[in-house]
Amino acid sequence: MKLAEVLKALNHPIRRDIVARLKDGPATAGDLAEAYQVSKPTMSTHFSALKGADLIRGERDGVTITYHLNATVAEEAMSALMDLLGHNDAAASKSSAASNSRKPEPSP
Amino acid sequence: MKLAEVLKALNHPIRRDIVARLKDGPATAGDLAEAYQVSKPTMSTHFSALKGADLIRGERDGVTITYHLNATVAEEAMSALMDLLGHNDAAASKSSAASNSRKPEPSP
DNA sequence: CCCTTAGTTAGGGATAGATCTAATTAGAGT
DNA sequence: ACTCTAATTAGATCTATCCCTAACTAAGGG
Repeated sequence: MKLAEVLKALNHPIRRDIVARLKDGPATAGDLAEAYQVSKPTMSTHFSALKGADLIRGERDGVTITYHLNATVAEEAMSALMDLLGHNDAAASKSSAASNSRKPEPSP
Repeated sequence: MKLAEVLKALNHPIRRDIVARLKDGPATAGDLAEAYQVSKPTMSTHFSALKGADLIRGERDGVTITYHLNATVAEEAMSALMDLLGHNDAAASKSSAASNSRKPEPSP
């Protein structure tokens, strides 16, 4: 899981809303597309961004594609964000927590 | 706390690293600026982005400014992200959790 | 007062992101 | 094969973000 990709993916209101919807269960690309006032190609790039972060996965069934949230990556993202934002009260960061040895990331 | 602002602020490696550093304790603007290969004005805009999200706060002491993480907003952001990304196993979302009644945010 | 140190503002150029229309692939029916 | 619907790719444009240099404000010394 790449935190940068996840944060980039979540950095758009439509994409956040897609994630929130998929949390309640899977949905087809078409159904999701109807919920927002943007063109279908635009929705396609939003799906790509979320797929790029591996936050969602799509399964083709005939002509329609059903997207569902990738719970594993969502969990990993939460852990990474906990690690980043502190949350240092009892029983906080889980297995992947001992990672932040304070070396600056390279700037893009 | 505005999730959009927080996510925008965290959507840059330098700003994430600043947050991670401040998690270990406060630091002056100058000390932080030395850690990255960017100009001081650039660092200033990064600080502004983090202040805009209220993730950090600066206190002027004479000529230097000491930044520290805003733990309250960090906590609120964690809650909001838990809410967004699921995390629906026992004892998950805290007080502010019952908020997501699935209405799409307006696109920008 | 002038100078030095710390940080911010202003303005500009480069890159990345969002969105559209038009054209294209993918799959199923008829 | 033709066609209809679902979704993606291509290309263009527009806006936002990043980063720089140069000029500015803020606060203390000599």
